[in-house]
Amino acid sequence: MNAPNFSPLYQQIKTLITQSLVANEWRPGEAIPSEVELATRFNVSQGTVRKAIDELATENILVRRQGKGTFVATHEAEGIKLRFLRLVAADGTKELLNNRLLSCERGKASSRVARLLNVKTGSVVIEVKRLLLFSNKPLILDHIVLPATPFKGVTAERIEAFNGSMYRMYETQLGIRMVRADERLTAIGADGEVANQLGLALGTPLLSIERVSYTYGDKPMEWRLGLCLTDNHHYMNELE
Amino acid sequence: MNAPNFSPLYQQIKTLITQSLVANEWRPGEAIPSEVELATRFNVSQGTVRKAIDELATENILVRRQGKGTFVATHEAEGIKLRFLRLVAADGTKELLNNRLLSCERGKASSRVARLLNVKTGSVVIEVKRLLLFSNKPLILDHIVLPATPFKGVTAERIEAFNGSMYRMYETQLGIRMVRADERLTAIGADGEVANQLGLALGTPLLSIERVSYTYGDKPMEWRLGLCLTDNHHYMNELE
DNA sequence: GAGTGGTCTAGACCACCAA
DNA sequence: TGGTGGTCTAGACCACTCA
Repeated sequence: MNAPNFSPLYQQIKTLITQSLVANEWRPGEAIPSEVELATRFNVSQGTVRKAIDELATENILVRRQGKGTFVATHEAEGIKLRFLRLVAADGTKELLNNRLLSCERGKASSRVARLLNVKTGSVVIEVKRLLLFSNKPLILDHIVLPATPFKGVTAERIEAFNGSMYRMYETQLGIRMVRADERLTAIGADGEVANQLGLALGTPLLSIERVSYTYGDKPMEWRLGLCLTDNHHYMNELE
Repeated sequence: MNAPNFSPLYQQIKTLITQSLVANEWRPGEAIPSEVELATRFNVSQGTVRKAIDELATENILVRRQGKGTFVATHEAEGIKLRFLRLVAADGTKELLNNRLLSCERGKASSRVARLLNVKTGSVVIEVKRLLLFSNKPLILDHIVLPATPFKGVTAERIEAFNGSMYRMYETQLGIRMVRADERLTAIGADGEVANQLGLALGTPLLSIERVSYTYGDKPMEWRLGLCLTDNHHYMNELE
């Protein structure tokens, strides 16, 4: 073994696998080598590789499929598509929302966004504004900010082509996969502009969801602010 | 082995351990038998017991401490006290809130609460109303509903004695431990009564948090509605 | 039937903790 | 020093998938 030392073997294996993911050695949706193959490659026993993969699987970074192999998780697959969406209808169902793009243009990072995305204040960003509709009625007003460099290819056309599924686009077009996100929720009253865009009275209570999404290695990549009407929907959370 | 069959051994072990927890064979905070002891008791290898305990530990039902043993998780311990509290100050810190009890009386279950608590509509419940204060200013208005039978001993005096830490009281006084909770969040405007109790203007946006808490075996035991001011606090959530 | 992940075992050694 | 959980191994067998 000539790998990073002084931590459990399976942790080192986990790090090595993560590095291969970062390097795009295996792309989202593809199978990674089998457990025995990785075991011989890293010169450890299968059980040790297994434990490393176990952890990556519970973190939703890899997906095991018995009899087939272990795959790089993706936002593409059915059933995982809405993994980060916690907003559900009153009856508990998650429905696909319609996407109406309002704008997609370059801008400069505000100090708050810059801090959260770990870039310099004022650096170039791509800003996307859109409306998500539920049965033709506005439900969410989204403001998305991306650092310009890694997201150079993001255009209105691309977003339309993916029907507003931003994470799927990041993955397939840019090879950037979001693995984790932090959300901060507050209740606010709709101001003039927001009330206008959502078609509401001034001061209507809205659920404000600020989200920072991270790719491998806890690198923040996307900032997002969603303002949601919660008359017929609610944010669902399970605590353990 | 004369235990439940047709599922992986470690799952059966997990079930057996859970049953012992339900039966209060080991109480919150106590150590359970060592892995080797359980292995001989159940006539399986230590690794199999280990895997069962692993899962119970990731579910926060048991807590491992190297060199000491495995313990029944508790809301008593420092650092775990606020496990279900997702409301943090703007700077990200969790602070203990002051508790002002408004009322504690018997009532009848509304149809919604009855459905969520899995009891009959109109059956006897205990209703607690309280105000949580942050630096002497009202922050949360709580309405808590408990089925009367298992929670017979809940009185205003008891609640005061535990300084408003309901889960600690359930555990130590009644042996009821909450292991999981579902929360539904919406944004609402303060109505007359709420505005009055929180000292706010009518229509002030509030974060509404409806929570159902479960004990072992997914049995719902507590319903709770919290109305929170989010001027200087927010609800923090981590998505994986 | 060959290859994959899933379970189970038995035993070794390490790291930590308490008396 | 003895007991606990934590890591690692090697090998067996099972369950599932696909050609």
